[in-house]
Amino acid sequence: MATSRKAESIPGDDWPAGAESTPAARSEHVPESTVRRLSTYYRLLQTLAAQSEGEQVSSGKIAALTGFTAAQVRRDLAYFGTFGRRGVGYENQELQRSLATILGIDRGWRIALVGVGNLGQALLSYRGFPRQGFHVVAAFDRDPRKIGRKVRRVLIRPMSALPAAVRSLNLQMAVIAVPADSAQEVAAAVVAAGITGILNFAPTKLVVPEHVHLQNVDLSIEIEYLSYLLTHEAPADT
Amino acid sequence: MATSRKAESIPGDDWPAGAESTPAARSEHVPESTVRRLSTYYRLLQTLAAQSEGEQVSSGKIAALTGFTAAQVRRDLAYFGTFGRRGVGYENQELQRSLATILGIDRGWRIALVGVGNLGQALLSYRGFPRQGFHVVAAFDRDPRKIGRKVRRVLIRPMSALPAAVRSLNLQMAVIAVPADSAQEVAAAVVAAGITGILNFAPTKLVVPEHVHLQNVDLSIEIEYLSYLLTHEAPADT
DNA sequence: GCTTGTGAATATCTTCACAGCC
DNA sequence: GGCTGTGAAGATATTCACAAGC
Repeated sequence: MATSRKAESIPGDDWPAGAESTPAARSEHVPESTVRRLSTYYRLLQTLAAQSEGEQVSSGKIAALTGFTAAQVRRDLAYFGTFGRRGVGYENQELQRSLATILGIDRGWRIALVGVGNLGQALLSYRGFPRQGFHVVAAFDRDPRKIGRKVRRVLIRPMSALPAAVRSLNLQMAVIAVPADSAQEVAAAVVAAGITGILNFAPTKLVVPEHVHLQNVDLSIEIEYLSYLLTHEAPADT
Repeated sequence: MATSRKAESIPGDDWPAGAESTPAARSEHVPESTVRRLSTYYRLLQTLAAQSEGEQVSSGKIAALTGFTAAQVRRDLAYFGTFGRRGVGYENQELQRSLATILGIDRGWRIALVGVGNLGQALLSYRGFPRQGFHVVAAFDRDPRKIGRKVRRVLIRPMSALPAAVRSLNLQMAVIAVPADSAQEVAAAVVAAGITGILNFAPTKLVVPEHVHLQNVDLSIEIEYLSYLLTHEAPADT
């Protein structure tokens, strides 16, 4: 079921000998929740650096400020290598660089937005994306009235322009923000154009080939989970 | 950390005798992932019903259409009771009602939106919310130029109007869509006004009292996870 | 014959606790 | 003395596999 994987660990082949200082690899499977926490650590380090507090940080400090535990912080990092000095902690800039490499945000990603409705426009304007190296450089919509307009300096193109744009603009990811009924069709087009990473905001299950990475953000699920918490877990807890 | 809970299961006290047909309770702890999948099942049932296919559904069918497994579907439901008939399956409308009760969306939730920027406006217009019973009935912003305007029939009010509005409009949840720097302050105001459920879109860790339920949607984390997948898990897999 | 509901087995993730190093 | 990195233990979640029931 989609999440087949096989770990495939030939004993003793887990890690190229001597490569222990290269962050961002290590073949063992890394839990999704670990990767998401790494994003949180990364942003915290950015914030601390901006306040020029915390040139030196400890797992305990990261834990206190993010709401996780110190053991968890260390375990999460351990999947990728060894980044700190015992008795001392981690050097902020250095750990930031390592995390950026691990997360793959040490380059800049070039992104296509498909669907320039309310949500699409908000995503085009979202400051958090460029701040972390995600650049929406092209937008697509099927509404002829929107074609040719610009939103936030980004030209809105017809869907037919997608394949050529993927090549000429070197687009690497797509953000899908169209209604649920057209999302599968859009996904197919995006995949056909050669894109292998999709962030989908449409509330529907998309079917994509195995080699395409798909991440869903479903606002209804989020708010329904909150509804569940309020309904059950009485008045307490996260 | 924050997720302290203690299960507190007095043996033999797990479930009030004879209440086995009441959906939506059962005291055992339910995994977050289970609840999120229930939302997905629920929406699938709605879709099938609208197509007037699937008056009768099986765990296998739900699994095939959502991408989970049949065993998982049955296990997820089992946390809350017993909803199907052996050899037959589940009756769509009946299961839908049960899921709605479990998720707490069989009522209508009245919601405050705080922060009417790009994202806030998109959320005000998001069709998926009212479709599932989530009604944004009041909006708040600190920008005086926005006060008094209406977006999608919803009046934008000053932050100072929040406490009174919570009472007079019976607001039960807040959606926070303000910049990271003001999010904590807004959260405090929202909590002070008596709201106990928060859906937070600001990319920062909010500290709230134990009795307040907080759910975060962090777009940067989502796209960074996609970046991670593209960078590592080579060309394959979910 | 087909599908649910569920103990038991497995796999996965988190926490503990401490040796190793600064 | 303090903090990391990590085996081992513990807790949680998923999957298997089958008895029970239509």
